[in-house]
Amino acid sequence: MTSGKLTIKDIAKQSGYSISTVSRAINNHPDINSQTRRDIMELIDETGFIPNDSARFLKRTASNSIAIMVKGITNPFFSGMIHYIENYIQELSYTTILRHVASEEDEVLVAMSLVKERKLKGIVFLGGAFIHDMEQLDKLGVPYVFSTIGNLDGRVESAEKVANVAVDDVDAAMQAVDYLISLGHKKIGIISEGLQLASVGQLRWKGYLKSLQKAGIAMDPKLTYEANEGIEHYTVQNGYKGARTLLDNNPEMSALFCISDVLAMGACRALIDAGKKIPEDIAVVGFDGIDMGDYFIPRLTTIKQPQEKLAKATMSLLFDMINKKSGPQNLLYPAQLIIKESTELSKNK
Amino acid sequence: MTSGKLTIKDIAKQSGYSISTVSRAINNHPDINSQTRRDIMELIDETGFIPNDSARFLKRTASNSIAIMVKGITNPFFSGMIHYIENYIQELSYTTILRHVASEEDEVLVAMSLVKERKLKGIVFLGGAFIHDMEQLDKLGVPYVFSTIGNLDGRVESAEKVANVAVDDVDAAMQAVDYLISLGHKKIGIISEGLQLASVGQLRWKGYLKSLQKAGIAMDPKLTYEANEGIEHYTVQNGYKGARTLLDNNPEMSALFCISDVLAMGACRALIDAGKKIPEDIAVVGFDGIDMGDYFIPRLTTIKQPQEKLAKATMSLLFDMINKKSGPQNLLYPAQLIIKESTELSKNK
DNA sequence: CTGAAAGCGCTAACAG
DNA sequence: CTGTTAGCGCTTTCAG
Repeated sequence: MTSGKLTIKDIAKQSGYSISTVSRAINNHPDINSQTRRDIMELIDETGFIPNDSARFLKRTASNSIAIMVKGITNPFFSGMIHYIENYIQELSYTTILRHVASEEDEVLVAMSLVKERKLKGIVFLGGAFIHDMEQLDKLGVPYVFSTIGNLDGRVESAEKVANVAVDDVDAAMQAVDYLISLGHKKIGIISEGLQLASVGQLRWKGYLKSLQKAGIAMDPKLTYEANEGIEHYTVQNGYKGARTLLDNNPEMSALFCISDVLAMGACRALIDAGKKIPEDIAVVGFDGIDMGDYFIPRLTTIKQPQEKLAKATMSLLFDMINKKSGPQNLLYPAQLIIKESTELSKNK
Repeated sequence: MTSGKLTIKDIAKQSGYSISTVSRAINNHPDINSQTRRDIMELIDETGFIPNDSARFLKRTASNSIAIMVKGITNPFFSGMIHYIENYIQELSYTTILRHVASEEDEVLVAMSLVKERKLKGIVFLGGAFIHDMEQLDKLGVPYVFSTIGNLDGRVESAEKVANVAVDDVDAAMQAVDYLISLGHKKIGIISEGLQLASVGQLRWKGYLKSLQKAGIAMDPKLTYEANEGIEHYTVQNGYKGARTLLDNNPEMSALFCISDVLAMGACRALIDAGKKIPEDIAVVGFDGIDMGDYFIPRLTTIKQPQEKLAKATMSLLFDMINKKSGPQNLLYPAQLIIKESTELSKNK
């Protein structure tokens, strides 16, 4: 009934026990009389006392916490990943700390702070920068895994030193474009992002290129749209703008590969607005395999990332590193082409 | 270059200054020689020292932090709200703490813990339970505002004691259904959630009822679908299932009101799959006015919640309460019907 | 099984 | 402008 200024001292005084006994009760310590514990817990419930976490963590030397650092919590693809990752953390009776990293924050710095403050056991990075300062990373002091932010090769001085789990983006994009080519398309546009920097966008664009080359189709720069504005590239708005621009510059474009499903949905809207029929006039392929894509009209053909497998691999690797059973590894998984209505009329109607 | 175990003491020792001077440098205190500060900061940069937040917050007696407690971070409607709210917090040079509340957590308890730990100035609750224990709430000890989780009337013992900002859900739903009726519809289905508990679902369902009554249309229980499974009610999956069920039980249904845009999208997919044309065979109205709705095919007619206005009102009220310029208030804003393709063929094509 | 006492790392008076 | 000192609220030895 008293207000929120209670400390463990007050509970000690009111209960007649010492501070340490109260602490034992709170923390479920074994060496305490069960009646004593019950009495104390009852008083705590009555008074509404809540221990101050700052004090607890300041004193503690270790915890069982894993932090998930998410940059771009809006991205529906991450929602799924978080869900699976949280499950695995819980299964191993660790605690999850989900930390949303604002776009202007540096996820590694935030992680460092959390390591100190919460005595983390490990870290998962979801989204965020593709290139990191190895020196910075070394300072983290606990195992960490980059998850689903692309292959590390060529974007880290020593990829084998950094743990990474992702889909093989180049290969996955190739699958998508190979498929479009197999349907007879030659004028294939792409909506990507940040090509000038190392990013999944760049990797998927590389796949697009390789696929064209393999088929002997010359790459036409006019068929590439790069979403650059704003920090949130993966928006329907950008997809819309991209498709409209590509269409304006390439009236003969017959297929479009978007590096995310959200972009693809925006793109579809633009194509329809321009009077095009999907897939008769233009075929569209997305990337990620988010739930919404399968409810979109038309249902989206996409490259599905195996979320559950990726989440599981991320956590196994992290826990192996925590338990010194493994060093950092760069694990790549295949993605799967899912053919739906946005590329073939007959499919799934 | 040293690992992450540095404390302020190490920096003091290495720099030759005392702990308090280092603290002054870190915290941008005015009474410190600027050269001293520069020297210390340089050393801090070099060594990669990061102060332990637990210790800082433990010691501090106040902060300028506002916490946003979000239950259901997946909900795209909240993303927008968070964005606006963060802006206002920053404008007033307060700090935002965005806390994701897991579905099994109690947001008020989490908030209490945060109040103690971070010495919060105020709290915004986004999503989460519709009914709260007043005693619990009283213990928070700092001003708080419930935002966009519905009108408080009848679901709190004393609504005038609790700060609340929302759209007038009953009225808003009436607008939607009035409009459908004005189009000539009589068999109007509704996809809602949690009717048995106080919730926005219940409020919007009430609006649906009132609108039918006003028009002299008898309510048919078969036309109500209640999404209950799972904790996340606002999913495309639930929308799909709802529409399919309603359609099976009401072949003559000609309009459908969904209490969120996400539900509406799922519903549209089910209707199309059942061979229906939107809006020719069935008109669909959503609720919220999220970005995606305007990119959906067909563009969604919806009840748009004025996010920016709601966010601004939430923050003004909170800051007024913090500055003792106001007591808690229950503020309701009107929502706006936006007519698009999912109800009228000619609109916005 | 319980209590006393020593800090965790930092900030904030209080002196100089 | 700088250093000394006293805790913030809690956990955890170490005794009893």
